[in-house]
Amino acid sequence: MNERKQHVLRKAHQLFIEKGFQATSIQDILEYSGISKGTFYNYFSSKNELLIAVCKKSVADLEKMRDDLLIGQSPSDIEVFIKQIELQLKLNRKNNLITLFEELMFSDDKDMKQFFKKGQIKNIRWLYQRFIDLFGEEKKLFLLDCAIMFMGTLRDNLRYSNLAYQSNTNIAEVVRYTVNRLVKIVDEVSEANEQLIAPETLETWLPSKKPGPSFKKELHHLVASLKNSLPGTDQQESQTELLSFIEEELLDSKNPRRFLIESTMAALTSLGDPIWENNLRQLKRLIADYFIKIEEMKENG
Amino acid sequence: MNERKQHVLRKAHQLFIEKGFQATSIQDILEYSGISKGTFYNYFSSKNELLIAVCKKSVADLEKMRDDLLIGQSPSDIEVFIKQIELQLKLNRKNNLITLFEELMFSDDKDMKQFFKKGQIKNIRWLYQRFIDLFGEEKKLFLLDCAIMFMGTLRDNLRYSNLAYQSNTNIAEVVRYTVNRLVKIVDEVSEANEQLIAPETLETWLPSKKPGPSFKKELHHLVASLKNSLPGTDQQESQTELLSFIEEELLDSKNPRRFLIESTMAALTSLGDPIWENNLRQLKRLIADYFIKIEEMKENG
DNA sequence: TATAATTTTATACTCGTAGTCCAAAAAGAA
DNA sequence: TTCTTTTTGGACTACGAGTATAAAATTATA
Repeated sequence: MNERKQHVLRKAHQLFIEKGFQATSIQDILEYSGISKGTFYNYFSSKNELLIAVCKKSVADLEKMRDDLLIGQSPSDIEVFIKQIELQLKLNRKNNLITLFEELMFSDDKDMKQFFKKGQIKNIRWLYQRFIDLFGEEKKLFLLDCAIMFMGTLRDNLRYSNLAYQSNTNIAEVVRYTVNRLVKIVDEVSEANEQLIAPETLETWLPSKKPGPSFKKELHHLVASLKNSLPGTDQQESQTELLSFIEEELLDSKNPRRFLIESTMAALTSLGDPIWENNLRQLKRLIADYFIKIEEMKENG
Repeated sequence: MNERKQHVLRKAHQLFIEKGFQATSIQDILEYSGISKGTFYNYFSSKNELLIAVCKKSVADLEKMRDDLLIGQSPSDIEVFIKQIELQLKLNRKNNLITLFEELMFSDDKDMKQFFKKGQIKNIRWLYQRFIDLFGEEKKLFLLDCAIMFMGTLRDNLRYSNLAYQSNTNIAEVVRYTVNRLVKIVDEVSEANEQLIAPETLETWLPSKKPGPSFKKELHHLVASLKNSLPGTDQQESQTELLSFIEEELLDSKNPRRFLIESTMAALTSLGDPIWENNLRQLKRLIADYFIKIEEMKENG
């Protein structure tokens, strides 16, 4: 995204924070960011799209900062989790994200609603996965419910604390209180063995970026062919290992490390055998396709 | 409100349910309800005001039905509470109240926002008072927090159940699940002795409809005068009792029963004494004013 | 540097909707 | 009947989103 467009984005965001989305007219944005109408519609196809862009940017920043807090920390440390939540709330407040998001939710625009929904669900999924870190795989069955309830209570606790204490609301206190409830609820609900929504549902809400069965099949087939076409040389073992590693990294890792896979591919030597060469080319193409798809998904959803 | 105006209200509500508020134009409403523009603006000063009227009506109906469920039942019976919640959710769904309310929340219109806020808080207060019925005065300190959290979890549990199970969501199941969490949380939170927002805050959010100190003073003064001007007859005692009853009912009861007070007033006989008569007239006026004020408050807020 | 391609500007224009105004018609009441 | 109130319907205003476009400015290229 070019610098000028980003400048417009920032200026518009400022206006949205000050006046709200609806109350900000295109004209306001043009004047405030010093561009012409033509340019505006060159950058964004509509006012709604601009709002989505603003939200996307804020969310991306927020997710990055929040995930950075985990670096070098134990994922099961609840204090780290609390820090992450506090950060989110503070950024939300700063960027008026909540209000903007809510304007997304209740417009007639399909795209906006869609985007909002996806954002919510991504948030829930993040909570769910963090809860697995915090409370253990064995509680898994109940953790989607807990994520949903945590979200709801946190939002309302914060909202009404704001109402009660105005701008003096102590975010840390609200988070602490809500997290205290959470840990009890997690125990209680798994004790009672009650489930409302099965965690697998997440998959249907937000199809995973993991490759589908056809990808798995093709990958496995290619790797097997390559292994078979290896000559009985001393290279055989190392090449087999490399191939196995690539397959594993692609299938079993949550976020396959691209640089690793590509350097591993480079280590697969040329053998002169046409079958080997052909399979190798196909494997390369398959992997490239895979990463293209991943990138697309990241951008669109 | 005249019949024709109500007809417009109903028709508009139907359109709002079908297409949403924003997407329904004034023109749509005019055609669908068969009135002219002039008449419309004669009834409602704006589209927003119409929406508020629609919501007000729905909320009033809902509150009435919900409170009727308590008649002849024990307020501490949690099954009755569950029935009340289920009823609310079903009516919400039928009338698309949630969506309409949310359109209220995120408009630029001050009045709409105000109305929405008040509705939310009234709901929380109702929950809070029901929780006192259910869990006892001794838990009071924590019950506002619990009301807020209950609201949040219920809303989100329902929302995501709808997402997961489409239209097949079993409202009863969601309510049961959420109430089960509630009773545990109430115990847990009072055990831990943690409070986020003090229940007194409710008073500042939604000033009570109880009469102010000046009303109390005037009432007490009039009653005392009346008692004093009573002649020493055998009627004296019963008349004094009647007067005391009226004063108590007005001051100490949460919702003074109008019919009771009025029939009691009627039982206060005419004595011929001008001071007595004068005071009696003033008392009548005071009581009438009181009920007028109550009615006004019910309508406006 | 000259020329071609592109991006940007400024402005006029369309379109749709909320809300106002008002004179004439219709309906009700005296 | 006559006076009053309500209703009608259409013209009109205001405003904001989005389109169209020709001219100007900028950037790339030969």
